[in-house]
Amino acid sequence: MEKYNHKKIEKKWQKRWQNSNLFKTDKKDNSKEKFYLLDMFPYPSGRGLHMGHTEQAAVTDTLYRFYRMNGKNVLHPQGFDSFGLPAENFAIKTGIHPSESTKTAIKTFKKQMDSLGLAYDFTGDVITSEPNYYKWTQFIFGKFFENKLVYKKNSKTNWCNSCSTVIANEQVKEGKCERCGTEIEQKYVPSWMFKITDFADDLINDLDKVDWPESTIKNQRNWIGKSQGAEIKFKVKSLKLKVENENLKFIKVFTTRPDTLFGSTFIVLAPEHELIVECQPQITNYDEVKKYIENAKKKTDMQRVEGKGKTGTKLEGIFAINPANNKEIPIFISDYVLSGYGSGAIMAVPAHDERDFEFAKKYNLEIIEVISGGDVLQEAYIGDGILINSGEFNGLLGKEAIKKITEFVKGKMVSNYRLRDWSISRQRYWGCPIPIVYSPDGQPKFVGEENLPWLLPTDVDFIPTGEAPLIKSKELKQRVERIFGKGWTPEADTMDTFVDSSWYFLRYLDPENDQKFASAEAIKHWMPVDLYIGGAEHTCMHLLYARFFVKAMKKIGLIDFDEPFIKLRHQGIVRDKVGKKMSKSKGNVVSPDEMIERFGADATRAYMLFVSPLEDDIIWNEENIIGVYRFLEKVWNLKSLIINYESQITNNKIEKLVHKTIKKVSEDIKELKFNTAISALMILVNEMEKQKEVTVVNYQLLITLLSPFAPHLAEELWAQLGNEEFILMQNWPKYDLELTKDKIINLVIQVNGKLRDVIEVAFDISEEDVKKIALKSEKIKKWLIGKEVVKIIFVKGKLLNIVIK
RNA sequence: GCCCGGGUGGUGAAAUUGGUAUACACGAGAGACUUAAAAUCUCUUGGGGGAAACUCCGUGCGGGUUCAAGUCCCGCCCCGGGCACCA
Repeated sequence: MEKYNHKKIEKKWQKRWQNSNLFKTDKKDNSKEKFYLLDMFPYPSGRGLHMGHTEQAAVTDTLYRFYRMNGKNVLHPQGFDSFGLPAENFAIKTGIHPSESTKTAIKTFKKQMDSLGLAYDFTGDVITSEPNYYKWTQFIFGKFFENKLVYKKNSKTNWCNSCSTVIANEQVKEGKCERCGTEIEQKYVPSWMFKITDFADDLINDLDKVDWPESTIKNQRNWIGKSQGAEIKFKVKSLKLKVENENLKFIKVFTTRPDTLFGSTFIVLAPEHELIVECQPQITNYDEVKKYIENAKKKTDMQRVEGKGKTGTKLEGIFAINPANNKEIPIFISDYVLSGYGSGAIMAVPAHDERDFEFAKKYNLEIIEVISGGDVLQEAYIGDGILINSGEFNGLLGKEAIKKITEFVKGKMVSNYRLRDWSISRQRYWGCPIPIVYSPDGQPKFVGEENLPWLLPTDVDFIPTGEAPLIKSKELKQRVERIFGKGWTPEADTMDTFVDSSWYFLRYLDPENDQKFASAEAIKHWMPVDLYIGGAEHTCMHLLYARFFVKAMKKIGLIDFDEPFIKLRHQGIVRDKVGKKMSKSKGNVVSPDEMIERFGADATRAYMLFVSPLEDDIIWNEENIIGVYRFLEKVWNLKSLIINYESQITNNKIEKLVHKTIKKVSEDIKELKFNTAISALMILVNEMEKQKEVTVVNYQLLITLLSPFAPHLAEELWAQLGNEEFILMQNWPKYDLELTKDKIINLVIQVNGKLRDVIEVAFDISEEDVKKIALKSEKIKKWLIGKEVVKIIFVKGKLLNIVIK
């Protein structure tokens, strides 16, 4: 018999599948139930497909085949998230234009995906850097612009010196650039902002509607960071003009603890607070204050936090009035108060806030205990408790105190969020051009749908200078003047690539439509995504942004649903055998190509699914893939054991096991428990081998069950049995429930909860009968000598537990 | 510091959700085939005691609930991830 040779069969079936257009979905077929199965699409890196892609693909491909065989109309598209920095950096190094290197990389990716036998539908080529795609990114931007969901702001932004561009808050990890690890600086750069904060509440509340991993939901909630509290106004007075009713201003503060208001002994403003400039004439030490502000501006956020202890400067000449007790309290500025959160000002309560306590200790400020608890002269007491030193409110507790004091000082209950608006301007070349032009007097205007796609110019040098490369494009400049008139200028920034990936799942539904980003019918039929598979590293970025896009698009009437991804699961990370992340610099990268060459696509895919549960990391240990390869080999070799007559032994034992396996594999795939599904198949194969014979029917059932995991091998064996249709077009096997139940079972006999005997009995044996057998058993009897039986617990079909004293 | 996960053989991991702990696989050891090796096949493989039958211990640690705990409750320890001066 011929040996299992993956090289021979895999190429052959890949070609046949391609030639018959097997993986193309008829999106208009309403006769079957739809299933939208989505992969997070890849960035087509020049290095080609890595193991992470391979694992994700193995997961969705298995599911695609399973659901299709189960009669669903499965949409399983794939595209490329092809704008981005690596291609541009590569261009700077080599002179090869990003559009060229991107095209080459996409070709490589597709070839590698084919060599894994992946059933992707590439219809319409959804490639974000192609004008027929980014035209619609710009269209949506235009709609957002018209509906005031995007605005331009000159504010402090996160600047990465190495990437020479602004990046969004979500793209800063521990004060460093998420992409290159460079420390982020604060820089004032005019930037287009998406109003994601308008949707903060919906982004939190609608998390109740999705079936996502708990940690991902928690991360999103945490990122949005909603906190409820009160906004309270403090009057500001000047020492020079210390006369009645001579209020300079108000300071608004946000606090989650208005119940501690009587303990507020000073006010702290962020260095950027507007009051400082407004009260300049009244502030007597303005020079000193100015120095502090300038110093603070120079620090990065990291440095502000890391710096030893808190710093600050008192604003001499002015003071605030605590509205609870009308006490005059000093005003400080300090960079421990953030300008971007709340109103950029706090009421400091040193007795009950660690930061305020530290500040008060350093500057010798009054500490008044207003919640009874710890020793507030030693450290701040943070918890809830009974109010003291709070006038008529003494004795109140928690919520009631919060409510009453807020009412008393005419405060307002408000919510604040950690989430900031999404800055999307990038001072780089290889991104979607922002479709905005400026009038001669500097007013921004959307270029208009008739001018889309607003093409990315090609006459540009990419060397980063900190200035957007598009500024240097003559073509763009001329284009703008030609269309809009003399003196009009283009926007030179491009968009964050996360914008491109915030709506691609809609384009897949109708990728060849040149009238709309997708037809209303297609969206209605296919959305939302039934199952989304991708890495957990996107919990605060891509997923948040895509959800925002859907909510914003719904608000302006472009679509009519509010959550894009109903069910989401993450695959783990593929690590090397000592558990390190694979990376080029560590030199521990394993290439899928090499694995396909050595073990085949089937073994590579099945191994990734077998070796650990979906969401756990994969330790890539080559010693282990052998086991899966041997298993596939065994399935191949079983051919020689096929018999054409009815065999009593085989029927009884194997048939029952086959039906049990159908049940187990079907249920496990649905629950994404691929590792145990494959082990169930291994058990079946081991048993068939042991019996030394297998009927054609059972063998066919085995390879059908195997086909989602090892499609090439299954297809080859299926054809060798004389079948003409692809195995993918077969119905998924059904099991006979009766056959999955054992008539004879092993029943456990325990004494005081310890296993003492196992008896073979009918599955439905009565308690009385079990007791009789158990009490006769020598193994049991010896434990009962001289003991009193207190009670007997019987669990039908499982065990009998005799409790003795 | 706060919020999530997670600690089970030499290794990757199972365990019907409270009911036989370690399925499946790798590795290791022994044997068979072979002139030999590779491949393949068979057996053994949590620890201790015992010729054996058998028995005691065992799911990070310490308590608890229960006839019964890897699984539930309380208190710790360690590892991974996210957030972090957010008032």
